[in-house]
Amino acid sequence: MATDRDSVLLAAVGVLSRQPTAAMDEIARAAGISRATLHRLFPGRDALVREVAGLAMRRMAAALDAAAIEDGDPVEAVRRLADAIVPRATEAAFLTGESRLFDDSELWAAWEQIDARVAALFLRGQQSGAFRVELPAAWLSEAFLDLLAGVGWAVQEGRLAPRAGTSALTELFLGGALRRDQ
Amino acid sequence: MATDRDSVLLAAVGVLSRQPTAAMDEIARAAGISRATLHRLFPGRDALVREVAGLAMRRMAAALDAAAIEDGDPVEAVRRLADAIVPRATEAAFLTGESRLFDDSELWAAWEQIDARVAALFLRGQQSGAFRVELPAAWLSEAFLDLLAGVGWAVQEGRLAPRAGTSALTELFLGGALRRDQ
DNA sequence: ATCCCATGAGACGTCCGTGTCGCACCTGCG
DNA sequence: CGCAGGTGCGACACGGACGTCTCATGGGAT
Repeated sequence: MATDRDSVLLAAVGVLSRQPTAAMDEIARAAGISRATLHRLFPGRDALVREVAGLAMRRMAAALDAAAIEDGDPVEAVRRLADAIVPRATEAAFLTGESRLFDDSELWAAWEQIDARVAALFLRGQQSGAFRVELPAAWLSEAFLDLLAGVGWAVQEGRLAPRAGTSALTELFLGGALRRDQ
Repeated sequence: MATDRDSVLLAAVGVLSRQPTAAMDEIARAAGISRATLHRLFPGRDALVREVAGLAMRRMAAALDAAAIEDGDPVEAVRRLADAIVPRATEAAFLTGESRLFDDSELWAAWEQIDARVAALFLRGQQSGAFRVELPAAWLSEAFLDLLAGVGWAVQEGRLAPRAGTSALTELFLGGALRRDQ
């Protein structure tokens, strides 16, 4: 069943987000299967990594959908987005570390679409007056996704409690490091 | 003279920050020397990468020194830090992408010291009431360095103008995405 | 002009990861 | 009980990158 492939892909995300150069051997062990079976499921390493990337993109896009980032108050939309996407921080860390994947035009387009949707949210917020206009929406989007990847790394290395990820991302990104009431 | 080694190391930072798996061949070409000379200068790939990391750490630490982050008003210290360290964003991007280097205890300690100094700055700012206390100083430090790496990537890919890096980092990190005056 | 020496070019062996195959096992089913 | 399908294990060949070596070249110093 397809669950097999997906569970292998999820295990691979975990390994590859930490070690982008991990060998098929390590990925197979992390997935609890043998190297032979891994090759039976996927034609080769490239195909595996590209499928991992595809799944990661779909899961991130699904988080954008679930958060309905195109609707309602932009600030609330960002909060919903953070809630929905922090559980996908590992995927973001993987994609950030596997930047050479973006030679593939299909994957590049998928990433571009995610980035564009997030940027559109920030642009909408700038037009509504909620977000600062000094910072380009494209940079806000990139910074948000970079911080998301940072959350993924920090959680994996145990430097950040998983439950703390959402507030760490939301509070820093929206409010910054400065106290506002002084 | 030592300048040779350093100029090669700087060229290597540029390549490896984009392509952490770049071959000796590509690094040599980027440095304008042959693969043979590259091997004459450095015992091997591991040694080269570790020296690149060492130089990157020293340059980042020098930026902390130059900004005198241990002195004066914490907010001003962060602004000085951003000014001084954005020119080292490529190094930060390299170190972020080469996380497996941190198995080496010496490099790990050097990174830990940089991280600790930045975290101490934020802790100092929290104690003085300038920075928000809801966000752990360790996370502020990590997020700051993640955003710095993000600036490095964005500049290299041409998505962010080099001169815009400092304000992009400072404004987002200190003030967040929200407008403060409404 | 001569010598020295660093460099570039190319060839070579080695290692590691990949991809494929054959075989044994085991589990579920008829 | 026998069988079929899936899985693990080990062996193999292949390829690419690494590391080393030799040799020719060219620029600089004496």
